[in-house]
Amino acid sequence: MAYRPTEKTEARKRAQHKLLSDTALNIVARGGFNALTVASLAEEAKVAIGTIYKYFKDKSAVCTHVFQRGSAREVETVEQCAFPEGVRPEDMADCRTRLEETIRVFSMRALAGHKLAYALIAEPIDPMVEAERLKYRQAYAEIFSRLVQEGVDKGEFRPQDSRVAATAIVGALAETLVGPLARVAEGQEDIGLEELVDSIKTFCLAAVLA
Amino acid sequence: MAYRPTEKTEARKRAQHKLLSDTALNIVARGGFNALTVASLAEEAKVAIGTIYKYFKDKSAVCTHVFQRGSAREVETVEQCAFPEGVRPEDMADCRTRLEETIRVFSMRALAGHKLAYALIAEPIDPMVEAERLKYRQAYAEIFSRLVQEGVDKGEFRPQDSRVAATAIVGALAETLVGPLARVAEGQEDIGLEELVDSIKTFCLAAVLA
DNA sequence: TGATAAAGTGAATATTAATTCATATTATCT
DNA sequence: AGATAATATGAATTAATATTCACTTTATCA
Repeated sequence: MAYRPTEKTEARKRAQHKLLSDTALNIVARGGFNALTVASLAEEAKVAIGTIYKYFKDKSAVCTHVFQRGSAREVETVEQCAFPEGVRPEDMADCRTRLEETIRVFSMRALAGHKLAYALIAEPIDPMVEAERLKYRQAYAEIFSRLVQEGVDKGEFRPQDSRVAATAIVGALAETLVGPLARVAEGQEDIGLEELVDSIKTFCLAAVLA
Repeated sequence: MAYRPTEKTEARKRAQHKLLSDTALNIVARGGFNALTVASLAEEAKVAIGTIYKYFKDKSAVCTHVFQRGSAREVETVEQCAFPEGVRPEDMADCRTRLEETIRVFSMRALAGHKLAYALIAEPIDPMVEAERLKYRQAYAEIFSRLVQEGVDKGEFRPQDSRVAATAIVGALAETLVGPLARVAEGQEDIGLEELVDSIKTFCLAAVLA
């Protein structure tokens, strides 16, 4: 043999993958998943169409990757908010406070993220990627579920099925945000976002409190 | 001139339109909007592809029509439940009771409607039709909003933005039902539907109550 | 430098589904 | 029956993308 992959080639491979990943994320953030075509990605990344297929099995894989990458940071941030790490147990706020804060952060980030958040939460995409969205929403539900359960155990919240409550919270958040998100995504700045988030917060709080 | 539309031809026209409408609704109820193509509709209705275009402007129009027809009865039923007609004011149940009942009926019908309900509430479809779903959900939100507002005015519910609460309720319902709906739609009968609906009901009630 | 393997290319092809349109059929009226 | 108009037909066309693949370029190593 007379060819072996080396550190340099591996580095380039990683760089190319990152280039495609970044570009794809940009395209989605700018125009939603509709704007992400193999051709548009190739053009914007300045590579040939065929190159895409050296790095991703097919179009679906690109979408899935973008979805995961786009949502990972969101989920992480929200989780950190619900269950702050590096805080001594005695300094940990009560569940009610953390739930409020988590809802606020979720909403505000969604509203600030414009098109990307809309794409992740609500934009219609093809069924193969839809499975990813389900996971995305479930990841959130999982976080809320743990928080609600902790609240129930500590007597802060009424006894309830924390899975259902968590799913309902995610649904309530998504549904109330979709309208405003669509408007914000289209550039018509909207006032009253603070009030909106307050209303949602109050609604969810009341739903789970004792 | 030597041709004039007559009652007979008009009747046939209506019959044909109904045939296409029924067939399209059947296809969606059976396989979701994905299964509804111009070709599949033509085949199942036993007409030529071109015929579809004599009755509908384009594919979108077919989808929109199916969506409206499919949802009309649902919305009507739910509305009747929230605001029963032909009941003397003094016999009208309180808002809390009506809200509970409305949520129960909404959920149960969705769960019983299998694939159609899933298609209307959650199945990803193309953007043109998506606008219709937004209207569909808003129709529900409108009903809940009126009911919540009435409850607030009567002091049964806490003071709140009834639009936000209503939207949140619709979101909570849709989100909690999608999972079970998908499972029911695939034939894996699910137990615990009653409990699920009870949990959702309790959640929403707690959220709006004083 | 020549052999080997991987990465890159993009025109050609495949896919999927909507839409059109020249033609045929059917209904109506005198 | 003949004239007229609406309705029906479905093969052919269009459209929008995804996917392939024969070929070129680049990198590695003996």
